[in-house]
Parts: sequence; C-alpha cells; structure tokens
Amino acid sequence: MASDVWKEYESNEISHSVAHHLTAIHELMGDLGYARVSDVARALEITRGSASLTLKALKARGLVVEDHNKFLQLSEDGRRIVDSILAKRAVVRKFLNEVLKLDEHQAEVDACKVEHLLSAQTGEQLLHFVHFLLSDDPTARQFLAEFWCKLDQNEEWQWPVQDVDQLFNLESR
Amino acid sequence: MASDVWKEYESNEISHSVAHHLTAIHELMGDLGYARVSDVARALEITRGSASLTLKALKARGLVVEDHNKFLQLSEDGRRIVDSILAKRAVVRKFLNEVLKLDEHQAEVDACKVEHLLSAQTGEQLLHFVHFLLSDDPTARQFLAEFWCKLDQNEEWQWPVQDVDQLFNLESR
DNA sequence: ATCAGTTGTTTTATGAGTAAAACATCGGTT
DNA sequence: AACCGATGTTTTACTCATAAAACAACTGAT
Repeated sequence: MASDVWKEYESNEISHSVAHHLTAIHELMGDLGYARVSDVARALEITRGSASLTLKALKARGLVVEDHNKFLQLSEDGRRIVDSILAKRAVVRKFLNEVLKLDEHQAEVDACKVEHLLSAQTGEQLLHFVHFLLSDDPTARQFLAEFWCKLDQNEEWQWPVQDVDQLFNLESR
Repeated sequence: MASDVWKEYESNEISHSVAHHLTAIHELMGDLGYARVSDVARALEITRGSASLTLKALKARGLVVEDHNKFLQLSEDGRRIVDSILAKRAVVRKFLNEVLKLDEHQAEVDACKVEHLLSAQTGEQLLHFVHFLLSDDPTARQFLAEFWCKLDQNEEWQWPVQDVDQLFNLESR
C-alpha cells in the first residue's frame, strides 16, 4: 500500500547532491564573493570534473547562471530553492538541538539529510511550531521545562518501539 | 564547511529502496502470511526482475532469508531495521499530522521520505517529545491549544524565511 | 618566452536502482 | 502428454552521481 507514496521520493526535483551544489554556491558568494566550478568542488570535496557535470546540468535547468568569465551565480529560481532549503535546515537543526537536546553534530547531520526532502508546508508549519515553542510565552516555557524534566527522568521504553500507535492509544487520549 | 557532514547522506547503510523492500516483506507477512519476490514486486509496483536483484543483495547482506521454496523472511537483523524504520515513520507521521496539522497525505509522504534517514537517537527523542505533547498532561494540553490558536491567526512571515536564526534572535529570548 | 600551476571540460568507468525482455521452471488443467 | 499461467532469474540498457585521468586553456613568475 502507498506505492504511490514511496515512489515520490525519487520524483523529488531537488536531490541531495543538487541541494548541496546550490547551497555551496550561496555560501561561497558570501565567503569569497564569487564561486567557480573549482570552488564548489573544493567546498564539497568532490573532483572538479564531477562538479563540472552537475553544474552544467544546473545551468541547463536554469538554476545557475555563468559569467562571461566562468563565474557562477544562482538564478532567481536557484536562490529561491536555496532559501527554502536553508530555512528548513535551520529550523530542523534548531528543533533537534534546542528542543530534543540532541548534540549539535547529530542535529546537523540529520537536518542535512532531511532538509531537501521536506515539503514547503512542513517547513513552514515546523517553523511556526518551533518559533512558538522557543518564545517567551509562559505556557511554552513551562511546557519545555516539564518536557526536559521528564527527559532527565529517562523514560523506560526499549527503542525501537514495536507499535508506536499502541503506545499512544494506551497511555494517552 | 561540513563536507564531512553532507557526505554522510550517501554513507547511509539503508537506502530508501532497501527500506521499502524490507518493510514490504514485513507487511506482506502480516497481510498474506508469506512474501515471495513477486509479492514484493507487486507491493512496490516494480518489476519482478528489479525486486529479484535488490532482494538478492539483501539476502547477501543477511537481512532477508529464503525458504527452500523461495519464500522470503526477514532475518533478525532485518526485523530490527524494519522495527526502527516503522517506529520513526509512525512518530513523524503523527507529529506532522496531529501536531503540525498537515493533511494526512502530506504527513505520510514526508514521513516516508525521512524515516530511514533519521538516527535512532533522533527517533527516540522525537517519540518522547510527541508522547508527552499528546499526553493528558495539562501543560501539554494548554500548550497545544495555544499553538493551534496561533496557527489559526495565521502568522505573517513570507516563506521561505531568509534568516531563520535572526527570526528567533529578534523576537524571542 | 617558457614553464608551472590552476582551472574547466570531456571521456571512461563504477555502483545503485530501475525497466524491459528473454529465458527457465514449476503447477495445475485439459 | 501438452499447454498455460505464474514465478524467479539473467541480461541488456538507462539514469544519476561520482572518480579518475587525459586534455585544453588561461595565469603568473621567472
């Protein structure tokens, strides 16, 4: 069941690789003020040849544009995609690190794996959620305090839980 | 920066495809009581040839074992992996749907994309979080009520937000 | 002006995941 | 016994992302 669902993974227009080529250009523009094929390759620690091929495809897709002198820039579309990826990455990282209290490296890694796969809707709702959760609102404060307290008391389940739904149905609403 | 981080995506031992071949066997065992190559192929809507190749690899990796009569089963390792994937999928789906109020299809799709990528740590912490959040605890109840109320008032940001960290720094703590 | 280093591209190759088609095998009908 | 349908495998081919190596072009130092 849901074979239509699981195949949507492949149909994602932005692959992990593409996401990082694009964000690399964005970061290089900030750090160096420019981005060439070699700079992207160095940043991603792949060969120039590999970067050259991927970036050629991105130019063809109109996400990257090239100078008369081989200097790369994000197109309007490319910039929009990078914005959405970075926003999702930031909010997921924040949630994992500051709410779920995962260490920074783990939060970074998981956010990086997931950033390009989440829908815009999900990213947006998650941002609202985390924003309220980490706000000065007293209810949010109290909720977080109680959650972290419970975390320290180390609940007793063995992970992975066999039947998550059952866990919810029996113990809560 | 973090080239070591972004490459961890590829090094994931369980690909999306493998995750779904394994969970298909699990579900078929529940639905039919058995699982053969053709059953997996039908469930995933791929050709028998394709399933045959992938499952051959999974047999070689010791995640799937085969009957004298070509009937497949999950090995102990395979079952452990399926358990962890299904637990993550369930908790992510629940969070997206019941907390963030995304529609069921979107929640299903995003959970499916992400399930095999999250670390065990992340899955576990997220389960604790969602469990408390959806529990009868009055603080959690009140927090959720206020969040949903705020959601309805439709906050004003244009998505994607350019600088998420700034959004947090300026408006909260 | 030459030589070394950097840069960008192309070609060849690999591995994963898939389809398509050919093939072999088995089981039951007739 | 002959056939049909379902099953499982193999082979060939394709796409994506990568490495490695060969190549061409430009840059700067001497």
